[in-house]
Amino acid sequence: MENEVDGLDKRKAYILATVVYEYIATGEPVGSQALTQKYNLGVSSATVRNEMADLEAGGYLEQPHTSAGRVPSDAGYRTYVDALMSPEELGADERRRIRDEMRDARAQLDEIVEQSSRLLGRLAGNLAFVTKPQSDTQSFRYVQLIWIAERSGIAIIVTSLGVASQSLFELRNDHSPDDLTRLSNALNATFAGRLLRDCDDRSLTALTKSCGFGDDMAAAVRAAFIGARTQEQPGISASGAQHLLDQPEFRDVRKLRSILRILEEQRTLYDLVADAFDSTSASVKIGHELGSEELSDLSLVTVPYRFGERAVGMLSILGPRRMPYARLLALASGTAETLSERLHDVEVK
Amino acid sequence: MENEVDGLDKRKAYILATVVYEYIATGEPVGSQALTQKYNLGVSSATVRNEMADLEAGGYLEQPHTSAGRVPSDAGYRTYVDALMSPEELGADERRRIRDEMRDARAQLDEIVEQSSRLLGRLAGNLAFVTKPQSDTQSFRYVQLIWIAERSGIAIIVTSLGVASQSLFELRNDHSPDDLTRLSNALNATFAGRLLRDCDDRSLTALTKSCGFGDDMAAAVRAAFIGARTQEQPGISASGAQHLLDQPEFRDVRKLRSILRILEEQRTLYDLVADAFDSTSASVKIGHELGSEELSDLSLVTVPYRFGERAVGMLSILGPRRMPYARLLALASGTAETLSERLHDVEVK
DNA sequence: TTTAGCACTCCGAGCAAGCGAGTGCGAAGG
DNA sequence: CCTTCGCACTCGCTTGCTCGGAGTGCTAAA
Repeated sequence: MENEVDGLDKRKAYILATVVYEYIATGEPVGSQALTQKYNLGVSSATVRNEMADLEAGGYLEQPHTSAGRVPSDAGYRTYVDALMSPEELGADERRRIRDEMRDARAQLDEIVEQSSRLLGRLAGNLAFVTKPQSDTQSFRYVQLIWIAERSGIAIIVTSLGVASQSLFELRNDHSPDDLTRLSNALNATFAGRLLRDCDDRSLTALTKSCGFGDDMAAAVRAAFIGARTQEQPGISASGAQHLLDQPEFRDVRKLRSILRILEEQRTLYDLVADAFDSTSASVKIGHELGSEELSDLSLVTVPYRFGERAVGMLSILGPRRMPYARLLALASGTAETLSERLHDVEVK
Repeated sequence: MENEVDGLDKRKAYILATVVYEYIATGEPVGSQALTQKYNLGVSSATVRNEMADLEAGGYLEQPHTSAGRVPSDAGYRTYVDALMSPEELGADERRRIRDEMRDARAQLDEIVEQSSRLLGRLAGNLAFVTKPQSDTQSFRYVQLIWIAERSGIAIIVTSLGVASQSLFELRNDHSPDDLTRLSNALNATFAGRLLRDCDDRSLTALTKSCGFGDDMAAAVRAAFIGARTQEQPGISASGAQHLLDQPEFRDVRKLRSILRILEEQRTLYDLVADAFDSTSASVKIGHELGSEELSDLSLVTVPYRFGERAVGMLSILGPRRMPYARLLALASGTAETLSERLHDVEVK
């Protein structure tokens, strides 16, 4: 029906939107009178009261206690985000400011990623974090096998984003520096440009052997590629935790402890954005949708960034459920865009 | 005089020590009665009162307000740490536990450093941070100049701790892969084993030119070494901020904000330990000695760790001034020792 | 020089009262 | 039939108050 949104008639939807909006703005439970006074609803507070009672029955609103105003529930926020709020765009000047600040970072992958998390944390006034590009979405550029002694060496692999990973290897038989150079050249000729994840063990082994090396060298080469692919963890840069202290919901210190702990366990932080990795567009998780009781009054906004066509990492904002979703989505997207552009500065061509 | 400590007679010194000890244990201002009841001082509370008044006049104790107990001042803690407290040693089982937990980290520099900061943060129940080895104290192991195109390449430098840094370079004239290999070999033969900071620009330039290269190549080589030497920042791994929330002194949220901000600005964190870098033994900074009003009710314990004979980095514990200094010094030293040992696992020989 | 006694100070916990914002419901009005 | 008005009621928060406890400094006696 034309005048229904998500099962709510137009007026209910509007009231819900206003309640969420007002609550996000003030942080205080919002009552019927306050609402009619501040917004021109065209109906009296009593009517609003009735509607609010309905919305509460429908699970969109909650009451902290009798005789308090209403507060949005997870479902209320969800509806707001999906259907009610009006999306925001960044102004041209804001875009420019983001771009300018990103220029401060040197052309090094880590620095660019860190700079964008700092920037986003500050602009969003919340905790922001950015995953480094997943290494298996990067493509292989060069490998160099360096001779150290007759039976040992170092393999260094450089990826398209200029990240090098090195691994030591030991061999059973003697080899000369020239042998290693020959193999390096062969590997480069065959695999350069491929995605790291497409440099499969089988082809690597086959090529190594066809250059006259044995199983030991093949294992070393495989290990080097695996090392480059699974580079420790994805790596996350986080920033802006101090802004959370300004939020009234963190006056309770226990909440903060959860956050700090999560911040230090990169694992958990990564799990939070992990399922967003599949989707190629922005995603919002609200309260219990985060899957943890500890985090149940937080929300997470996640936006992918790209290298070329491919989504390679995520920018996220973690803050109180009561966050300005439209604005933060716009900020995250804007930052993601700029980050994507800057990635080309570090590309190894 | 035999029975004077730091200008205090024996009894005053003992009372000061007891007050500090008790305050560290309880966190409550300590009064004369409580002290005589809990500790066997051999004198009455009235006497203790008089002595405390003297200690306050001497600047060792402070009173939060009239009719409250006494609390140590910076000077009081300082005297306690320097002259009064009895040093602690870790038990054999604790040492073993530390060693075991350090074994969980893979043999990668970053992981070992992170593991030790996590471990220390947890054991100390405070914020712990560890600087990565200063790269200019590491020695040079290998350089490899990789040919990409006639006029460009990548230089990869590997240090004794297995850290690789890469830098791209562009040349004015064509060169062959073989030329680059030849130069790599020459550099390795001459400089391998030297400290990075001893690979001076002049010698690098001279050697490069003696291999028949021009100014452009010499500049590229210098840049590569400078890049390895000044590797971004020293790099700091921090952990355990959540423990601070348990301390009563952080119920005030503003204190926390300072800490969180410092935590994110690696710069400030690094400045804190910077002057400890000169000293080769443990150092304690108390309250205002940290040089910042914001941090004036915190203390910092810093202990160096070594690679071979050389001090290459620092382990620090940041917490409330009211911290168990002797215990934390023991923990930090124990962890430093284990960290130093594990560094040999990542050494590139 | 140490101790006992005493008057005084001050913080903080605990309690009661009052206020204000908000609710739900029944009755009146368009 | 939906909306509005009026009203009684609820409940948390703030304010003000009291009171006890811990601690101090001072004076006088041992």
